[in-house]
Amino acid sequence: MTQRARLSWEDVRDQIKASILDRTYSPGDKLPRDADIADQLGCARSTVQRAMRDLSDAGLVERKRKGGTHVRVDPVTRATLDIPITRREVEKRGSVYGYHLIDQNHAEIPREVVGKFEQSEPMQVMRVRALHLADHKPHIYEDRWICTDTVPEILGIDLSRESANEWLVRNKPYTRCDLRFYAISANSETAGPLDTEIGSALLVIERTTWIGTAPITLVKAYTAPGYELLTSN
Amino acid sequence: MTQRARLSWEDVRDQIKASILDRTYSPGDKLPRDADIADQLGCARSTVQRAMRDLSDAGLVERKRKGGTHVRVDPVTRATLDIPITRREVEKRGSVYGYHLIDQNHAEIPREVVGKFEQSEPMQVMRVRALHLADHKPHIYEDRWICTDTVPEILGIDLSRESANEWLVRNKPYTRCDLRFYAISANSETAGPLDTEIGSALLVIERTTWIGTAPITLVKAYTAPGYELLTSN
DNA sequence: GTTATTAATATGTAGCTACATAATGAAGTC
DNA sequence: GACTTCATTATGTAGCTACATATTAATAAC
Repeated sequence: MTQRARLSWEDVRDQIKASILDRTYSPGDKLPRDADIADQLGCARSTVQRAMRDLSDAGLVERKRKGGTHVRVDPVTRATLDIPITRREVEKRGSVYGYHLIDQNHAEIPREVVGKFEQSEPMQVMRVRALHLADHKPHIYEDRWICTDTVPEILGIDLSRESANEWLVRNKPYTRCDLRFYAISANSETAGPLDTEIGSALLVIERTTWIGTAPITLVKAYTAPGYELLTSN
Repeated sequence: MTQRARLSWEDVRDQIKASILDRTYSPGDKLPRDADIADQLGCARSTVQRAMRDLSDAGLVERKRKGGTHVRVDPVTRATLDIPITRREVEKRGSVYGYHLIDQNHAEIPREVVGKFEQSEPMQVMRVRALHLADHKPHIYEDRWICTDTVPEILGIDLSRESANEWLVRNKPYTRCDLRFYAISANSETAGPLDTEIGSALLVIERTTWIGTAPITLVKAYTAPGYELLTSN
């Protein structure tokens, strides 16, 4: 039986992908129209479209109306990161999770935080510092600013029992999230809670979230030495 | 005119998303069947499916055949990172790109690299160390292992003119890519090229790529102090 | 009661049609 | 030549049907 069963969009995607990988189509080249590929492979255009959308999402090709489909000239490495709540991340690794509130107060909002919230005027915030533990050892030290104008409910929550991380993610879904990653040397503030020496290199995960344009929170998560962030694949 | 124009799948997605955000459906709740949502909104099931797939991709809901659609209990922060080739990244920031090959040799492959390549037997590799510059200042120091069994062509390339980064990405598309991010303190090897002091905190981007199961390359990209990795949103 | 079989059900996919939309290029106008 | 207008074209989307597939639930068999 040379006649194959009907093609799935994944089959089509893989065939197109293969023809890019084997240089049938090189970076910059134009691929045939969806309809022609469909004819050639003997499937519907909608199937080719589905395949092409996947390749386009993955950053392998670029599509433009009327312009057609081109193999991307400068392929990017596109990676998806899943950042779960810290408790779950620790538990998934098979470790025992622990949490400890360090302090909580209504400090003046620093200009830097106003800027990261993308606001022009200072607003009411609560600052919360806490430590997440894995197997009773420091795992992440978080320094968090919560906008109490946007999330007044947080004022009634006992953050020594439930982490702000967890409460927010369960009770205040965000519409926008900015992430940035960088490295800093542990200073007198961060070295203590993380039980490391001043000067150790720490990976910082900084996250800002909003509902619409209203800022919810900014967290700087200082991870303990040795922490690694992996892609989800 | 109360009768809206026909709904797009994005409209449908936004309506469902809104009803999750406003707690009409809370984490863990089951959403109506696609067909019922379609009836209610007055659109086709395929439109609801398209919307749902998007929400599912974004990590907001979970879908199972027969089981239906549920709002995710533990929402994850899902972020997409685009890592372009270094030259392009530098140029996009409006800086002048520079490249400098430090050395290139056929060193013995360390056990660690064999492991990261997910191989059991050692293989032939070439080690390439190079420096990427932004505005004539050190930007990224890369320490790279290239599997010459998989990519013998690299042996004929003059890597003092074109970076391995660039040549590989243009000539050897990969089928799989692993990324990891972590922080280390600059040591005697890394501090020099990056023109910083020993002990500075450096963000390291480590990338391993394969074609099928054949390893292509492992790079450790040591970024200069102050480097930040941002999500693409 | 436990297990195997079967039916029911919600999502997933393929194929088709029709039309919308964006971008290009050609033709016409000044 | 520079500009506008308009037709052309390839992808994008909505709607429909039919069937595939996974999973649960119900039923029958032991």
